[in-house]
Amino acid sequence: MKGILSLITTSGDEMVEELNRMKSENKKLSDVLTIVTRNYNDLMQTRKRKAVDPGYYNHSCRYYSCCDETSAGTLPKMIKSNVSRVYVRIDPSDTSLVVKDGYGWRKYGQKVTRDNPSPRAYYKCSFTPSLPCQEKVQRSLNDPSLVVATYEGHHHHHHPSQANVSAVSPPGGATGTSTTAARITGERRGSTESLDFLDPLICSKIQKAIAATESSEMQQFLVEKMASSLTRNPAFMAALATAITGGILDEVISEENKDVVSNSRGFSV
DNA sequence: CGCTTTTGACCGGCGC
DNA sequence: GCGCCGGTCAAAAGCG
Repeated sequence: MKGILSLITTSGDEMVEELNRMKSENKKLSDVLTIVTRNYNDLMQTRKRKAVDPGYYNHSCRYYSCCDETSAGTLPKMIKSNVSRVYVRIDPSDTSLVVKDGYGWRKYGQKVTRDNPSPRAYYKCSFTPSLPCQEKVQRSLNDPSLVVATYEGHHHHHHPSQANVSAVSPPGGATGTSTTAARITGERRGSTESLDFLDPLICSKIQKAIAATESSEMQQFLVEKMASSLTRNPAFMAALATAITGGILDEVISEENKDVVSNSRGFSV
């Protein structure tokens, strides 16, 4: 279904349109997610250049257990293994592109990228400039009140991997200063594991499992796994946010899956 | 004075 | 080979 691809790759409006169509066709949530997952993998196969952006893979050892050697070996060589993404709510009128996470960052560049009218700022660690740790900050395409901070390197990875921690503690035990930071990753409380949808084997197993069961518990489990992995894609997250804001999913997602919805909505805290 | 920010130039990867 | 694009460099300016 080509249209589903637009849920991931294009604007929120298109996603709303597509979801409306699927809703009118009385498609089940499992069907929707199966299709989205399949096309998400197709997307990753075809968008070679975009895939160079670590964010599209977002292999975060800090938040997700997906950095094993096996999967890393199948990915393009430029993919960095330690990448995490943090979404921070800011004042929409604030154009500083600064994420107050308690660390010292030195800005070394700013660039306007093609996919987003707002500039992207590049930071290196000001304490240990020689270490390969860096931060990229860019305003969210769909939500001007959100900025996306992408961390690369090993700087922060000793921090505990706790879900829904809004502020991180800097090295040396100083207190983090970000009181507005809001984690919007797809984690569920108490669970940091997720499946790698880039792995065809895992994807295949999930789809078979969906086909094999209509159990609400199983569906909830699978849906959570999908949400966790899919929400690592910023384009998908942006489109999903738009759709959810419009209430499209309310009638699609059953009562048992409210956890997933709240996860997806959690980023707007 | 030292550090940070700004910003245009430059570089390298990738697609055509 | 060429052009596009994201990422980085580095000189100048800003700031405490």
